[in-house]
Amino acid sequence: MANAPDQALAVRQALLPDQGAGPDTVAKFFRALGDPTRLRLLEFLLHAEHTVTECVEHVGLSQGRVSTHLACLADCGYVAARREGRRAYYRVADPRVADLVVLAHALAADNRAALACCDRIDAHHH
Amino acid sequence: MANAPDQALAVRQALLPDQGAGPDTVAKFFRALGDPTRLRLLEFLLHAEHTVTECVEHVGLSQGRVSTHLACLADCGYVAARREGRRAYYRVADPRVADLVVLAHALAADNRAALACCDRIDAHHH
DNA sequence: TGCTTGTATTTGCTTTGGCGGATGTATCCT
DNA sequence: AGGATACATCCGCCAAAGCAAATACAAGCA
Repeated sequence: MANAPDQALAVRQALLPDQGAGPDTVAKFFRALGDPTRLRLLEFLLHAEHTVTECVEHVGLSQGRVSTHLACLADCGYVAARREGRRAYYRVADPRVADLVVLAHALAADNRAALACCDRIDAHHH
Repeated sequence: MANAPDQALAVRQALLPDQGAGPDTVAKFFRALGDPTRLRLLEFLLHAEHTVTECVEHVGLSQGRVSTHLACLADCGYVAARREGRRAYYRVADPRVADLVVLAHALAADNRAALACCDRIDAHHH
C-alpha cells in the first residue's frame, strides 16, 4: 500500500471539507455494512452474481427483508442490479468494494477479542 | 493495489469460515464507523493525538457521550489511549485505519448522489 | 384472460443505540 | 484535608432501523 508521507497526504486530501463526501454521508456508507445480514449478502455477492431468491436461500430471512437489504446496498453503491425477465441479478459494483471488505476483515480479525467484548454496539439477537 | 487474481484470492482467504472474524464481528466493526459522531472523532484523531476534552470541543457534544464514543472506537481497535495524569490521549491505533477511511471516502464520494437519496438507513437528526 | 413465479413495497411491532444530565472516580493543586 | 479538573459510567428518553407478514406489481405461461 502507500508509504507514510503518501498516506498522510491521502488522508488530508480525502478529509478536506467542501469536497468529496462529508462525515454524515461516509457514516451512512459504513452503516450499510454495519448490519450482519447486509454484510453476509455482500460477501455472498463477492464470489458471484446472484438473484434475490438465491440470496434469500443463502441468508434464510424473509424475501421482503432481503430485497430491501439489497436495495440498500445498491443505493450505497456496493452492488448493482441487472434485470432479466422477472429476475434481478445482483453483483458487486466496484472492485474497490472487495478491497474494503478484505481490509476490514484483516483489522477486525486482529482485534476480534476486544470487539467481541464491546457491548456498546450490540448485534441483533434474532 | 492488488491485481485481479490476487484480489480474488484475498477475498476467498479473508472470507473463509472458521478463521479470522465472522460476519457478525466484522459488521460490528463497520457499525462503529456508521455513526457520524464516531467517524468525525476518528477523522479528528487521524490528524493528531488528542485528549477527551479536545474531542468534546471538536464535536460539540456532551463529555459523557464523547467519552463513550472514544471507548467504543478503542474497543473496536481503531484508536488507543495513553494516560498521563488525569488526561487521556487518544490516537489512531493502526496505520491501516487511515487506508480504510480513505478508501471509504473515495467510494462514498463516487456515489454520494445515490447515497443521499437512500432513506433506508437515515442518520440521526439531533 | 387468468395463474404462477420473482421482486418490491407497505404495515405494525420491537430492539438497538444515540442523546443529555447526573453521578462516580482519580489526579492535581492549595 | 477540600476543591477543581479530567475522564468514565449510569439512567431515562426517544428516534432509527431490524424483522415477518401481507400486499402490490410485473413478467412469463396456460
